[in-house]
Amino acid sequence: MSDYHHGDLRKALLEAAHSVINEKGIHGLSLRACAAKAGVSHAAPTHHFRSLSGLLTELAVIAFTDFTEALRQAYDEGDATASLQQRLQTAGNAYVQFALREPELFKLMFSSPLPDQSNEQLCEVSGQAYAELTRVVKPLCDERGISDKASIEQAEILVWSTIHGYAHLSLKQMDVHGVCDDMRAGMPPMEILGVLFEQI
Amino acid sequence: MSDYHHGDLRKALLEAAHSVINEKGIHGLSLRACAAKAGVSHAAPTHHFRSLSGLLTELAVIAFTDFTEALRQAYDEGDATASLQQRLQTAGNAYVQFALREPELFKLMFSSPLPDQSNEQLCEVSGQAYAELTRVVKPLCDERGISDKASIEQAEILVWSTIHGYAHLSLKQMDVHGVCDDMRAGMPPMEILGVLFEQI
DNA sequence: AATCGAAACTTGACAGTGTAAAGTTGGTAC
DNA sequence: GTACCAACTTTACACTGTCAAGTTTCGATT
Repeated sequence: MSDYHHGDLRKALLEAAHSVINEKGIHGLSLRACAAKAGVSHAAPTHHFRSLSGLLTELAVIAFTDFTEALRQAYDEGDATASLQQRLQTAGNAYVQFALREPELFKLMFSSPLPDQSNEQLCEVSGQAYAELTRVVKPLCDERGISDKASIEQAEILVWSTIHGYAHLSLKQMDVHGVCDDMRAGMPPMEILGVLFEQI
Repeated sequence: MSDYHHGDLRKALLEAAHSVINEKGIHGLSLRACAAKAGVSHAAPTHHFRSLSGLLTELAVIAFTDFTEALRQAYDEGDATASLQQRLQTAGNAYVQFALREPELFKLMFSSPLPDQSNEQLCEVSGQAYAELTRVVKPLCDERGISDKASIEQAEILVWSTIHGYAHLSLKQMDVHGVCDDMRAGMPPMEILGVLFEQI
């Protein structure tokens, strides 16, 4: 059997990368380790992705896509009759739970210098993730008669800051003390998120 | 003149590291580059810090110390007659401004895998930074009659999440679009922070 | 004051890394 | 069937962290 023409090496390498960062963290990843895991020569990845940064950029794109889908699903398949506050809380929970379920991907997406932040595709999908969050904010603004663009944007930023900050904090807690069920259960900021709007 | 016994190589290396990460980012740092910048041989840093992680752990400790001091100063030297909401806002601004003034140190402190998170000294100083933030939250809780420990902790987490999330978002905005005066001026979440307490 | 030991730093070495260039293979379109 | 081209390998180089062993210098002890 030929050693050339792997089949779908691109996909295999991305999966290998995902697997490696889950085991050793983003910093423990190397192109050569991915290549070895996929059973190809050490320079094969360079042909598909231009560099390590290229590989991780593409992995981040996939991660953002999954992330956006998780947020979308939580919103669309959630109880549509629930209050807007509760729906916001549900979205926030989905956000944090993704971070806890895929900690390394989450770090890759939001706090790794390796992906190319100016990559067009990456900007696109990270924008979509943000847009998904704002889907929940918009009706809340409507409900409260907030209609000018600047105020809506402030509300979006406020919500994103709180949710993301909490996800980050939960992740750090998990890194230090292992799995952290306390926070998974508690989620205080999520409960308060809806209330937040009462005063904007 | 002797090439041995530099004087205070430890300090010189830490300053070199700080300077290098400001120029090339944390990922662009290497022990050997620090050594070269300090004018010593490539293996000299290993003698003072056990590893790259050791150096960056110590730099993170210094950064957290400065950070805590900046928060403390904003609180203690701020207008003591201002409302508690305003004082909270001031603290939040100090938090974000540190992130914008020292972006690489901030990333080192909060989103780099390189420092040793289990290092005793690092845990100590990062705890102190958190404690500095809670100094502002406590009186707000008192004012609102929140006295049980769990509720106070929830308030702390909420405040930290919002402020830190906003700092993170500002930093990303700056990385992508250069210096971002909009956010430096706007700070919407800071204005809302005090108001938040009205509904806890 | 001479000496001895330890601390500070250098030199040398090794395995591992990203990545560029050139060579090899195998499918595919004509 | 042949020519081409994409997929992959091989080779090579500069760079990295880190260990081990050597050299220098300071400071304390006698």
